[in-house]
Amino acid sequence: MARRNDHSREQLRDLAIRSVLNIVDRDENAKVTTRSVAQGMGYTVGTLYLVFRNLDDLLLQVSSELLQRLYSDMRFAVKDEADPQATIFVLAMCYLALAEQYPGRWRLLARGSSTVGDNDELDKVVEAIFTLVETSLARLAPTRNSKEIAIAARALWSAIHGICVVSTSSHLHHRAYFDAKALTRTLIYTYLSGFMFGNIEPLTQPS
Amino acid sequence: MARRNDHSREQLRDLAIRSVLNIVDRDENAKVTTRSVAQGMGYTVGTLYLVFRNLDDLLLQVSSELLQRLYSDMRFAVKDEADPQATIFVLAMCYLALAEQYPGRWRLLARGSSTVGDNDELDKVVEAIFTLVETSLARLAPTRNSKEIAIAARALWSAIHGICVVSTSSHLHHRAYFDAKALTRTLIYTYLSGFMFGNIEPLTQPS
DNA sequence: ACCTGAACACCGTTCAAGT
DNA sequence: ACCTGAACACCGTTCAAGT
Repeated sequence: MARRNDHSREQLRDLAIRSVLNIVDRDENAKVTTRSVAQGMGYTVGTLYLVFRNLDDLLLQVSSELLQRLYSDMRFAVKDEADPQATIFVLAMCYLALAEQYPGRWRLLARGSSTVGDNDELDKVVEAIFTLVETSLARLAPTRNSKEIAIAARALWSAIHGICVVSTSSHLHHRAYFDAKALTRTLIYTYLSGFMFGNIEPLTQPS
Repeated sequence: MARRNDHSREQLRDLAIRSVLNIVDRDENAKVTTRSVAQGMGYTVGTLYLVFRNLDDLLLQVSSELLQRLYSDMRFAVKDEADPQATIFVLAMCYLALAEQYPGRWRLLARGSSTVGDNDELDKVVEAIFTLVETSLARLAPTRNSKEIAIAARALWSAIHGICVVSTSSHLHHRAYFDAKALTRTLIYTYLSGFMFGNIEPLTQPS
């Protein structure tokens, strides 16, 4: 057999992405394999290479899709009348919820892609998420300039990401008050407290 | 041929670890393979399984070794008379230096081991590093209790780790003031400022 | 007892061959 | 034009066989 034409290229793309999500949802430690993805689609391996450059390209597009959904969740969760501090906390909780409820999907996101550069869809949504954080930070500390806001947003979000990484990965998962939510909570409020009232430079200059 | 007996089990372990470091130092993106490791040792694959349970076990032992060296560097870099803020900054810089100078080794560390639990050597040195941070935090904010100190140390270190992860991985590496050192700097001083003077709880309670 | 290297079951990727 | 499935070069792991 050959030539089925049951699905358009676009439909094949969706089938593949759905198949990947299925695999990691069923078992967060499962290895995503071209053969297993193809089987989940009802096609053979070769077909994947008609739609994607390679496996990394497929996984990158899955990541992009996941981040777009995360961005939607965030937009939905944010209340315009809420104070900026609470808003940033809510944004972080959206991220944590993804890591806790869909650990397999989160590992897909966290996995550093060996390929670099090409995927602008992904870059765009990452930028959009950062803009949400920056908007709240600017409202919180109106006297800070846009460069300080940009740095703070990246530092803070890297930090939240780091908490997810560490708490998801092996070490230090025992002990109630070391869970991701508590760490994120103290991180955000401590950091924001410093951001509002403190000076960004050290009180004592390190050598 | 068989039966060479040139090296003791301990020497084979060292040879294997050295071989792994050689591979990732030569090319940070190189895949560490049982065959390539064995070749670097001057042995064949089978020999690796006399010394290690499997590849993951070997890589875990390499991580443990790297963390022990990092701990030594940190102990050496810390000056007892320095103020706690500067000390924490120095500790973070030791970590950043590893990520920047030996990106391959750092990726080995950051790689979440699929196996869990067994390696206590590794757990012990991680704990020791945290103790260094906790000691400085306790000196910085003597009124905080040990639980608050423990949480702060984990939150802060996860954050620094997150900055390394993000800045090492693809996204957001262009733009001078987004580099890891600047982000770590602002993170630490902002966070510590909040830790000393702020309240750990939100100023406005989030719903 | 120590080490080899062939074997096994997998993997990503390609591509001639079928419809 | 679309899809297959066999082929290729790899991979981690095992183990009978050599010394």
